[in-house]
Amino acid sequence: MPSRGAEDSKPTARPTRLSRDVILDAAQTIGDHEGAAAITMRRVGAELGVDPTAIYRHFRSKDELLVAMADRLFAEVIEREHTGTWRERLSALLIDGRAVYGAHPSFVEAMIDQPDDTPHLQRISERVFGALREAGLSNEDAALFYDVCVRYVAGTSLLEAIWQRADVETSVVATRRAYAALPPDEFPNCVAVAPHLYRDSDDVFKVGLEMLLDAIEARGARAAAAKDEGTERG
Amino acid sequence: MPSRGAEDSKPTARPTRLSRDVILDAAQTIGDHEGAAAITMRRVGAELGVDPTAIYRHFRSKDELLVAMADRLFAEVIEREHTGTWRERLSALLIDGRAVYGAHPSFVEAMIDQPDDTPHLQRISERVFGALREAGLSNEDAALFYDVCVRYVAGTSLLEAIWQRADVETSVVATRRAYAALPPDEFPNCVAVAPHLYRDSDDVFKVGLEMLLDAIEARGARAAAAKDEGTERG
DNA sequence: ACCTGAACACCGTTCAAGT
DNA sequence: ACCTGAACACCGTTCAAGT
Repeated sequence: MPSRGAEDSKPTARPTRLSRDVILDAAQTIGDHEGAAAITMRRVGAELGVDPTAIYRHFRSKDELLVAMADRLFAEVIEREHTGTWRERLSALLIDGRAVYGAHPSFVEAMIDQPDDTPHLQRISERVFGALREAGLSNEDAALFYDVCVRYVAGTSLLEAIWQRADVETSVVATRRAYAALPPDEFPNCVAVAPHLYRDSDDVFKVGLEMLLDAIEARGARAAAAKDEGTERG
Repeated sequence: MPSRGAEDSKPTARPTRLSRDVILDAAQTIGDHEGAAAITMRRVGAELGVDPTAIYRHFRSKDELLVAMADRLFAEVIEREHTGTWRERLSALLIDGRAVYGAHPSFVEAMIDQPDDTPHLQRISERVFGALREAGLSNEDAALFYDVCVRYVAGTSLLEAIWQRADVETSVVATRRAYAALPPDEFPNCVAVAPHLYRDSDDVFKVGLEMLLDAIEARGARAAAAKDEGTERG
């Protein structure tokens, strides 16, 4: 049944005219619903009722398509307001960053492959740098801790995206059980800790996040103290 | 020229008899020399002078092959001695872990896909748990901070493996320049911080590592203090 | 017992040809 | 100007057949 009736009422009506945005929409629905592996040029073409190779008229390659996808997703972080103290703002930015990665795990790798100079990432970076400098960090330290923040959020998200591909639920239980069943003379620590393993991902993320924020706060306080001392002496 | 002379002296002499280890050796050389994308069943077969499908006699799938590869690489961490205070041991374990990931970036993803109950990973975990408990953490906290450590090392390594695929050198310089060239009224913080961006990866890793170790030490000290207080009261 | 070879159902991408 | 269709050079994997 090649005809779908009502939708074909106008003669030779294309369902949608092809464009970068239309293609990105299609790729996003496929990725979010069927996972990263399902995003193929052929599948995107099928989704749009179009020959797969027609996409090459709008994107030079699949890679370019994914890069464009990634930047579009970063826009979601920018849209949120980030107000309050530097610590509140930075915390919210990192949590929101992880949330965007987490909401679109199929595209995490593409987002990380991104060079950092894409438009929306620049605006995110600007806010992060602002918070770090307000915390009292020197420009050099701000750059350093920016790197630490990026690694923390992106690294965690990448891991979680990969783990999500495997069925986490069953493997967590299995591992916990396996560790509990190890020979206690050779693996005393594994046996002791086994029942507490693999708590909720959000909890673990927040522990690491607070650790990071504390370290930044301490570094800022130290810098302020050093400056005071310098002033007193001078 | 299909004959290679001396090596073919015996009639119908196979270069090597196929086995799991021989196949893993081949996969490792290919991965380490030509990158993750080069590891295909066809390429591994060619490396061994064998039909690609012969590998399926020893591994059920490519995935099973990669999982076996990963466990073999984790053995490298176990082989190193880890002595000294808990802090020295934990630090060395995490640094060595990152080093193994870093030495074989083609297999990082396979290593992370691993369930944690593979033989060599269990022995690594045992050592990590031991250090954390010696630091004074409760079993519950030991499990929590074990998770944080895993995320930090694995996440960082995964990121670095991906970044390595792109040519880092040029993109770092490009990004630094791009940030410096942004309109200063809209991106004051980016412009200020630009020259300090993207310092050496090892430095950033160590800053995060010390942060993590400090947090564990503080948590251990707090737990000890709480226990003392309890003893005094009781 | 172990390996081969043809085959299947996929990929990304190119390019001449259609409308 | 934009899309199609055939084609190319790849994948992982299966299975009957060879030795």
